[in-house]
Amino acid sequence: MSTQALTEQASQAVTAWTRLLRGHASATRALNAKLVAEHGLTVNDYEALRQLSQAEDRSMRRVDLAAHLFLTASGVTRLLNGLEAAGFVEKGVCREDARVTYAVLTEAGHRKLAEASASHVAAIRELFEERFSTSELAALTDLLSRLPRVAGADGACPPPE
Amino acid sequence: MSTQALTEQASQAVTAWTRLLRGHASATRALNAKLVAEHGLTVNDYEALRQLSQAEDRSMRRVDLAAHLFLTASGVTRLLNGLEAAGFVEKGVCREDARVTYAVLTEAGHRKLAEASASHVAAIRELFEERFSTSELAALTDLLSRLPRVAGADGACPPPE
DNA sequence: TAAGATTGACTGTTCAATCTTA
DNA sequence: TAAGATTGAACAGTCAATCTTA
Repeated sequence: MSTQALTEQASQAVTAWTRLLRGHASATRALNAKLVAEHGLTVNDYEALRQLSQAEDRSMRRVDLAAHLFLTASGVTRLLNGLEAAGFVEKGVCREDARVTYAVLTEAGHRKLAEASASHVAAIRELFEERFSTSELAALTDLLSRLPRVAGADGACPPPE
Repeated sequence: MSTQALTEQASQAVTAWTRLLRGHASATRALNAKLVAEHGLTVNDYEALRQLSQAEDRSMRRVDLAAHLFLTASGVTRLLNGLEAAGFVEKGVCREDARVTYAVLTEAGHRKLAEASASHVAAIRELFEERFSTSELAALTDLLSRLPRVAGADGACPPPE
């Protein structure tokens, strides 16, 4: 590969990165504003509820939830503080390891997620389907999936609470 | 299109969106930590310097810089407060419209950007080229570029300062 | 020693209000 | 009236320190 090609490749990586920054910023700004206005949830609140709703027993170890959301341990404590105060999430204990605390989606949390999903999913679809065909969506998803993911399996532990 | 296909398309859009969230979070976390540790600049500091360095006269109206970075007016004031305190950016006045303030890259700011770019660009290349071929980088860039961009032309005004 | 969770102090950012100029 | 910039109050998240349990 020539020096010229190397330079092009370098600026290509930088261009991809800045597009990722801008694309994330614009999409997050738009989707978050609507979600907060209509349902009082931030995008991260919503993602936390969604992760929990898809997990077994609708619960996850707090440390695993942090990893999935790319938050620090303290970040997840503070995010969950808000969701617990609203009654959407509860704490659960782990009978095998007293260090572990679970985040458990409540019935109210599940209802809130369903309620918010109607308009939030519509907003996501509008934003993405307006710009991408079905095959392009698949390509975009595939490419983005190659960026670093959560490491390691989630800690197992018998049903909490 | 069948209901099933519609559902698939819907979840495809949602999947693309969550991958964008995760991909951004993981890449930003890694690149930001390194940039802060090595050069004392956040990713947004760096992007502000880079935008200014590429602008005509190495200067932009603050309001245009805000739009490019997807920050609010107050967000950009505070970001620039830090860069001004460090001597990397200066204020410039607009002789035709006294409401407008420019952000002007200083020589020190230009040197700082060049200095930080060496390792930062290398880190970006490492992260992206490890995962994507040249054509995949181009495809990713193209797809991300379709998400909402900055609106309107940047305000012109004779050279500031 | 280390893992998980929380807390206090701090940073970065937003929103609402204000000021100046157009 | 509106555009651009700044400021005070508030919020979301980080980091470093601490506590409990393994």
